[in-house]
Amino acid sequence: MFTERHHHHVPTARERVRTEITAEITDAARRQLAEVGAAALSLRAVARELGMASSALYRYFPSRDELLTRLIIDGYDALGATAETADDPTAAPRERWLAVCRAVRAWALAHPHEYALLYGSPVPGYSAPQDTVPSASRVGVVLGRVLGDAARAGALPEAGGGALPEAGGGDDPRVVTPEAVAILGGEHPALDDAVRVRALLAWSSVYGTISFELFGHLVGSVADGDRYFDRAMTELARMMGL
Amino acid sequence: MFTERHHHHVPTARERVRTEITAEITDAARRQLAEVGAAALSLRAVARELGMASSALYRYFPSRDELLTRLIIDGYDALGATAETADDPTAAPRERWLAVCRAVRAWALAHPHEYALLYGSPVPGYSAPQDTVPSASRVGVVLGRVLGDAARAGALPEAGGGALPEAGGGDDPRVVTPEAVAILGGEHPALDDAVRVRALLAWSSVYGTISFELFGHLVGSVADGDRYFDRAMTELARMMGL
DNA sequence: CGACGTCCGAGAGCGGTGCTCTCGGTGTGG
DNA sequence: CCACACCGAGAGCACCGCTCTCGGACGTCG
Repeated sequence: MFTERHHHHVPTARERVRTEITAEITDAARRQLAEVGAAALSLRAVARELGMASSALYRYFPSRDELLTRLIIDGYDALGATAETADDPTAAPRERWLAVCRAVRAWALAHPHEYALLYGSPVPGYSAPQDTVPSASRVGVVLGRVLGDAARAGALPEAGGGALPEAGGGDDPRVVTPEAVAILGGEHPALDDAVRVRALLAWSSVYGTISFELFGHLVGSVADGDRYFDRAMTELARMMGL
Repeated sequence: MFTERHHHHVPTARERVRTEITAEITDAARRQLAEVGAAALSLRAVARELGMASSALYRYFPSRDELLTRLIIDGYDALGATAETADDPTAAPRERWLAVCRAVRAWALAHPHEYALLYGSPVPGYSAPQDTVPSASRVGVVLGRVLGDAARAGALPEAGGGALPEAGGGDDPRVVTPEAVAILGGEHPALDDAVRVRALLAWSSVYGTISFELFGHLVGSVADGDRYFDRAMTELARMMGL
């Protein structure tokens, strides 16, 4: 490709204008994404808005899916950043939990199309490349840290209250992979597989609640979205023992 | 439109072949939906498969969105029917809960593209018409009935265990609309607003768990999808007091 | 029976899309 | 200073949803 004679070199004028134009493209694409949604995001329309030929865009993004991938990663990072800044590690567990949940929902309501791009149905032939994983896991990490800190502090009582018999058999191997264990805060005596399953379930519940609201699946069932969300997340925290 | 001289009249040969061709179109569309997904569902490809001109399809469906609406309603009905047949009202609450959850997930795994069409990001300019609501609410009704029966039988202890202070103020108006109350089984002394919020939250959690799995958001975090789902739904039932 | 009206399929066509290729100009590094 | 890499523009391909028109087939009614 290009010669990289030292570990990092001063960007030439060519490279500078290239990254600049790339940023303009992603900005225009993000604007159009916010307006018409991901499915209707047209590469030609982006080119029109920028006043260049559609074929010129392919010098910067080899395909429309690559441009979408860029937007996806940026979206994950934006959402993850808001979740991280919303978490005050010195607050009480339930307040931390509620604050992060509210922040995630607020971001989703402010960027509905981006949220749909991140968490809605995957686009037809498109499969998320591996480099989206770090950005995608950020908000899950935040929620996992909140629950993990609470568990280490003695909250989140053991799950096996009812001593429910495992239906599939006697053995009880772990279902949470070691990678996820590392992401969720590593090993700790107070963190067993059941607690981690509960953390995954909690994140799934938050995601389900926000998506239900955003995708219109409880339009006739809930009067006040804000208050319902607070009530539901409080109830979820209470049920988890937070 | 057509003369309806009596309450229902014998279908003419024209009408018979029309409904027949309509069924062939929806069948072919469903096949293509299962193969390539909703976003890539091409009206022209459906016409090709049926050996007719693409313009002829517009005699039966005025637009692609109308065809999608037909598929959406059919999908909701299919999923709702499996959920209803999976519920055995004589079984124990937790078994009923688990059976319905497993049935919903099994249908979703068997028809991923249809599930994505129902519960994924809404298509760009498309807004679900009102006549999808009855079919769409069927599975929620089933889950609501399971929880409602349990509550009426004395399970689902009152939510206010911690006597958590309402952050927004003293008053506590209902957030669940009367329509949803009617759908979820009507009024009952054991069913207050908190229980109904919990039912909505439960359905959201089930949806979130299935969607997370189906949309690939926990590919690296869960080893065995079946066992994780059972564990998570059991944990959810236990947390709800089921 | 025949005429009429209604329905329906086919074809052409419009504007849109993603994507490819080629060509000519321009800036940059050797 | 020159060659080479880069880049923008245009034409073009195949596909898409959708519209219009036309001709044929059907059924109904005079």
